[in-house]
Amino acid sequence: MTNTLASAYDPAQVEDAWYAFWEGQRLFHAEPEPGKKSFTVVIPPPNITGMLTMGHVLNNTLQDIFVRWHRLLGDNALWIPGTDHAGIATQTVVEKTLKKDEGKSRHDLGREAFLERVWEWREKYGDIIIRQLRKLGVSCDWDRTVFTMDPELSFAVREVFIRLYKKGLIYRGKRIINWDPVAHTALSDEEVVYKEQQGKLWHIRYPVVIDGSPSKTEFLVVATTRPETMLGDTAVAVHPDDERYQKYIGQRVWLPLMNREIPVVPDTYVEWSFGTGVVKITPAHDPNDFEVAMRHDLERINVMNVDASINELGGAYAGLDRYEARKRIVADLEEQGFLEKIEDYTHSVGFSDRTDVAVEPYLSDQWFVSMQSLAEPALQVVRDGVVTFHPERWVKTYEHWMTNIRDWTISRQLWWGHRIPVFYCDGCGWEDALQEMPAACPNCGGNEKLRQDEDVLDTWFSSWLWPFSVHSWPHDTPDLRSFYPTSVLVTAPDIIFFWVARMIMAGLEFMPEIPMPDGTPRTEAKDLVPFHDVYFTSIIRDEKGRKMSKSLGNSPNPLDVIDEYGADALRFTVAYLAPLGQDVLFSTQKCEIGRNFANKLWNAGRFLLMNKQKVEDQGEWRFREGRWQAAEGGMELAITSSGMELEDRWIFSRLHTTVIALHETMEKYRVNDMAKILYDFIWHDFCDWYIELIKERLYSPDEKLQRITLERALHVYDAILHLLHPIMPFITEEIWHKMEPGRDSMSLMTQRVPEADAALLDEEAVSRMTFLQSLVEGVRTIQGEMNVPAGKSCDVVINCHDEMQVAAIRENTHFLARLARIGNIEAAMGAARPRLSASTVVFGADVFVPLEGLIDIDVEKKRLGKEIERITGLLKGIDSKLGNAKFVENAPADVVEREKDKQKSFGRTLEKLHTNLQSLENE
RNA sequence: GGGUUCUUAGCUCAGUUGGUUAGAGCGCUACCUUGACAUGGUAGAGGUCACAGGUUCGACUCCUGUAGAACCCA
Repeated sequence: MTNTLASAYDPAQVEDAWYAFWEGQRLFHAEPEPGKKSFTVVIPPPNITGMLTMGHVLNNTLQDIFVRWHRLLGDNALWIPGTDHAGIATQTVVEKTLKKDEGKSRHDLGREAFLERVWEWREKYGDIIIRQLRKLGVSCDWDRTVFTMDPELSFAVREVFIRLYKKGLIYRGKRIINWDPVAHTALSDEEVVYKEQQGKLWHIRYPVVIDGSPSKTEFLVVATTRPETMLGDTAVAVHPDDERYQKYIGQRVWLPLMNREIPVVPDTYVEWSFGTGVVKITPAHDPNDFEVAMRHDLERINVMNVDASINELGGAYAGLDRYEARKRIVADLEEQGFLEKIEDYTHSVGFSDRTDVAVEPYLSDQWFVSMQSLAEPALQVVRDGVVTFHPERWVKTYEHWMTNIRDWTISRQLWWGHRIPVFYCDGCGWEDALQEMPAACPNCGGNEKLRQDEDVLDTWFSSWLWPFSVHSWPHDTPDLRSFYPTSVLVTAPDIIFFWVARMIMAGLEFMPEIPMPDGTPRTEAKDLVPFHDVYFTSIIRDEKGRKMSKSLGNSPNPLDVIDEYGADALRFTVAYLAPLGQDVLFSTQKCEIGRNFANKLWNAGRFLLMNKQKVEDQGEWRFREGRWQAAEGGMELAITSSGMELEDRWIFSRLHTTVIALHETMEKYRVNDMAKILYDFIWHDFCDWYIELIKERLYSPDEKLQRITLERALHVYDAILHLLHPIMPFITEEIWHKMEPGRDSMSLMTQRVPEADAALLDEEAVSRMTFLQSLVEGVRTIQGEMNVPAGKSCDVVINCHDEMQVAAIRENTHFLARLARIGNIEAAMGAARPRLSASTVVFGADVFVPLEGLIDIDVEKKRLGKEIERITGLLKGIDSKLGNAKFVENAPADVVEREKDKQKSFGRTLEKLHTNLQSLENE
């Protein structure tokens, strides 16, 4: 049996199989386990219309890293997946399909039939993104997959509505809302995106009414970006302190085109420096004007239909689209002499996030949630640190929004979504919020004139309940008791208001009734909030720094990237590139970082495996469960600290330093640090140095030595696989299975991550190794600079600075020779410089490389000169620091001490460099 | 207009409470197919840490201002 790996790692051959293995074994599944620490995450539910984007890749890779890390720690790790019904987006998609395939509108089908179509669509396409996520390797508990419109979650939505309604926190009112004239629905403030637009500022003359008729000569001039709204003007306003217009306050002006008189009112809302200082007031079509109208008790005239065309109150313009009406109105004003001038004007206009049409401020009946009382405790828990934001700066944004909070418009004029559970009896005027339509009116007993509210709820009205609705709240279930609150929420900062803030409010409001796992009441804020940490992800941009968007076509399809580089490579690259809170400039090509790293890891494993195979082929020894076992049993070797070579002590020390650092980074959610620490340890310490260092022993004829050496190397490598598994689950699982037979039914993902062992930290070994590494690098540099041919080795003479150096060199000549192509090494205190040597100084030791015939004296002089210059510069800085009495007095003692040590050491180095240069010049 | 950030090597970025000889990856130059890996190895070049002040014994790090960029809110 030969157990070898291909010379290059091919993710395409293994990833899908491992995912099927994990899923088939239900390794992602978790149940409540009393007494065990649980680590829970709920997925930010992707839209059922969604396709996997780079944003999802980042978000879900991070969640998976956290979840897998905690699973390896032995926690009861649970990640709950699900999808969001996405009201407008889904309805729009299905309407378009209906139009295209059958030429019908939703109204042609009627509400019920249309909803059936949406459900059909969702059955067919709604899980695409859930399937795509699997390609990324995420370890969600798919048995628990939920959907915001599932019966239990819908029940929770209605329950919450009813409770808030009965509490008086939900109310209906006429307000200016953001109206989407294409989707025919209200939008929340958060669904409106503002864009800079090149527009015009039209200056329109409103004649002052003098003695009951419009003046031909005296006008108030208003400046507006939306002349068509003048049809609904019911006043003009000026600033009460604006002297220019004092005398007009209380008078009336004549509204052109509409032949109507309207008052001039004083209001501080008017900015006198802007435009003409006179503002037209259109209460039904502008939120600020609406406020002004409330203050002055003005009439509100709605001149638009739901599609933003002008209605019958718009006089001659009735039936025209808003932009057509604008053209006609401007032309008519011009013709009648009411247009004073037109200026170019850039301003920002709100667009619907869903349909991308300009939003129309529109007066209509909507349902609202009163936010003030919900917001206050939710602000407090963040201020108190019960919920911690990473990075912390988002707290400020959160505070700003929460302290200026406005009521939440929750009704949407759609069919797809949770229908508002308010019922009316048109017979007697009864109205109430209930789970279901009653059989008869509870008030008058009639059943003929009962009806349900036509509107549905904002999709976020289900999302804000997500952390507990996934566990069947309001039902008191073991899952809900155990898995609430979740540990960390990973999300994009742009939904901090939509979602994060509201989930915190919902947790505090609705969770106190659910007991703790042990049955005691849930009272403390930390048990009520939906999560303890919020990790705000970076935004993924393209290499030019632009946001990824469909219209720009600059968003790579993650599935293509996975095909080309492998999911592990993508995951590693994203983790490596994503510092907490900074945007990531991504391009597909950057996945080479992850791919190359995966290949490096693979080949290190390949090397160890080949050597293990060689030992096993030699005879009776078998490597099982991390040890060598003789075929007859009994004999085995074990790693012991005694008899460890320097490089073994060093790599174990480095390993445990790394383990400690990794635990720290994970506690602080510093994922890119985690990736970098692993990358450096694996590539540089383990591959570049350790593997090279042990080759000497592996190739020795001493079989026992081979086994001891391999056992240690395999031990470190095994630790590496565990530590890297959360970021690169596929390749680590693949290699882990290849490393030893008998693991067929086991999985790396359910093993334990190595514990940090401070006893293995070995400062002495590390400092010896550092010295020897510098020595090797110094010799290599000389060889490179002097163009020593690659196949040729050099002798080296080292004038050591102390006995430790002498010993370190003498005990390790074997690997020095190998790593730096050294022939003969002479190391002693006071060793003399051979003629025609190139030299360098390493930790106070002179390193001489005799290069008779090879040395270019000029090059070497220049090299030494440059080094002398560099050290002189450094020394000068230190001298002036230490010469400064204030520094010596004020700086901490250890800092001063360090500077003194450096002064000494640089001084010695400089002296040696000068001597060596001098000798060279005399030759 | 208000708020939050960013500006460190040619490019993309680390640099966590002020004290390191300021780092990495890619790219570049030279050499190397040596029995894990050319998706590799070895070495090298490349930075007045945007600019101007200030605080401090000491500033890439803290403060103020200037310039440029981004995002959020109005």
